[in-house]
Amino acid sequence: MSKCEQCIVREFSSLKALNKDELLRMADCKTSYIIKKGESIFTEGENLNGVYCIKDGVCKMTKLSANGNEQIVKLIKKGELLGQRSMISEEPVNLSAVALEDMQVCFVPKSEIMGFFNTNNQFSLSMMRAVCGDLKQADDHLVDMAQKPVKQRLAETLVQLYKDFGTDTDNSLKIKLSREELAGMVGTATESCIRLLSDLNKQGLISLSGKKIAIPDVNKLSRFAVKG
Amino acid sequence: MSKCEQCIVREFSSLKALNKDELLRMADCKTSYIIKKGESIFTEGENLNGVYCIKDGVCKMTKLSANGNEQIVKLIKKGELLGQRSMISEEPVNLSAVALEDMQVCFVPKSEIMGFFNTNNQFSLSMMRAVCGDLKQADDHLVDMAQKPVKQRLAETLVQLYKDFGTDTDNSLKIKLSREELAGMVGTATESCIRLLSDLNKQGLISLSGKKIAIPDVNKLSRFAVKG
DNA sequence: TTGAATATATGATAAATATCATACTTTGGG
DNA sequence: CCCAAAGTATGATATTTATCATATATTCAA
Repeated sequence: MSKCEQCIVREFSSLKALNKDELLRMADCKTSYIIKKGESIFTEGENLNGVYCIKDGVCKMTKLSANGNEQIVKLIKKGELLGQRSMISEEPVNLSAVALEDMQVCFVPKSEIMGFFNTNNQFSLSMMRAVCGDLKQADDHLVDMAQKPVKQRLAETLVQLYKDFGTDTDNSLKIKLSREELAGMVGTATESCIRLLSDLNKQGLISLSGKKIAIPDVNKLSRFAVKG
Repeated sequence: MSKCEQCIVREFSSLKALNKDELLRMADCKTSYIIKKGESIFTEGENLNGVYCIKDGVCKMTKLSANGNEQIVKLIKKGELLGQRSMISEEPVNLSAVALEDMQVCFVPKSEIMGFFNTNNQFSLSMMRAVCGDLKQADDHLVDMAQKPVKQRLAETLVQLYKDFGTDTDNSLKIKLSREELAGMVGTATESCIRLLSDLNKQGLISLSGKKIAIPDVNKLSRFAVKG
């Protein structure tokens, strides 16, 4: 059983507010899992009773729409927590989580986390701030979805992927998504997504080679995302 | 200076978790305002330093998109709090609030609320739950925006207005929105909104008389909103 | 009360996006 | 290594949605 003290999740999540004692208690009751690429961590409607700490890898948070399309609401990467919303609300999760790469995660039961809420105000405030940050992001994202044409949403998504995940040595986006998944993030048909990628390529805003996507000038792409 | 103990906001918001002593302290430092229909409570980018309690009336929470369109993200009505997200995040508000009717609101400074966080765990948990509820709503809303065609989004919006605000004696939606505002909620052009209302009318899913909108069978309209 | 301003409605048309068809490319398992 | 399956690409077309034009209705202030 590894300790939680050095875990990367402490660097980036509310868990940074926990003290040594609390970390030891958490280490004691956590369960570690390996999730293979493509496997599901949990599914929309499921009851969770705890949170997942993402030690390594990336997953997509998705929701199936009535027409059978999978909308990717956001990506969660190492260092982040998963399932807080559901745990705090005491409701089933409203999104599914599926690994985009092999992942290492730890599950921490609700009882433990809720205990920290009562004894560590800094922790509960930090968690509250995290949820508030998610809410701001969601509202802003919603306005983009409602108001921006697909091509600008695609550009915006690419900029975000660049900022969140960076690039490989060959200058292409590090995060590997299929065209279908990218379309799922943008909220469009796969063919439309492919076509518009091709457009952006012709405009010189991105550069495609195979399924790799490189962004020669993020600021330029970002300006396009805002003003078209 | 009126007391907070009997205020309707206590019935519907996290403030229900405050005890008599805390309420007295709050009554002491709050400021009451009357906001006329059409007036702004705060504007995107502004710093708030507190929350507003909505004693009466309804306001729209909007965000201006890059193309100059006003997206209405949600409506807030009496009994609810306004500005929690911004206060907790210690960031400027990301949405503007504009009164749709004459309103009565109270402003409670941040220092007071944050103080309650430290002394009343039930209160902070309740506030956290409220934000989590908003987050779930926002994510679900986002998926609708990305995946549903305009006509279904319009139907969904009408169902929501029916459920949240009910009907007048003549069976029409109690909340009064212009076609332009309705279009702003749905995320479409005003003319498209008008046309699709007319369509829904012809299909018998709603009934229009002047600018009044009645819903003869909510379940039917709701089914249409889901499956088209 | 009246008329200008604003809101609502609808037609014509253009633009954006989805869908269907098909070809090409890459990938991974045998 | 090969080939079937999956993913990517692109054309043709249909559908959805926005835009522009104009007509009608409503509102509100002088």
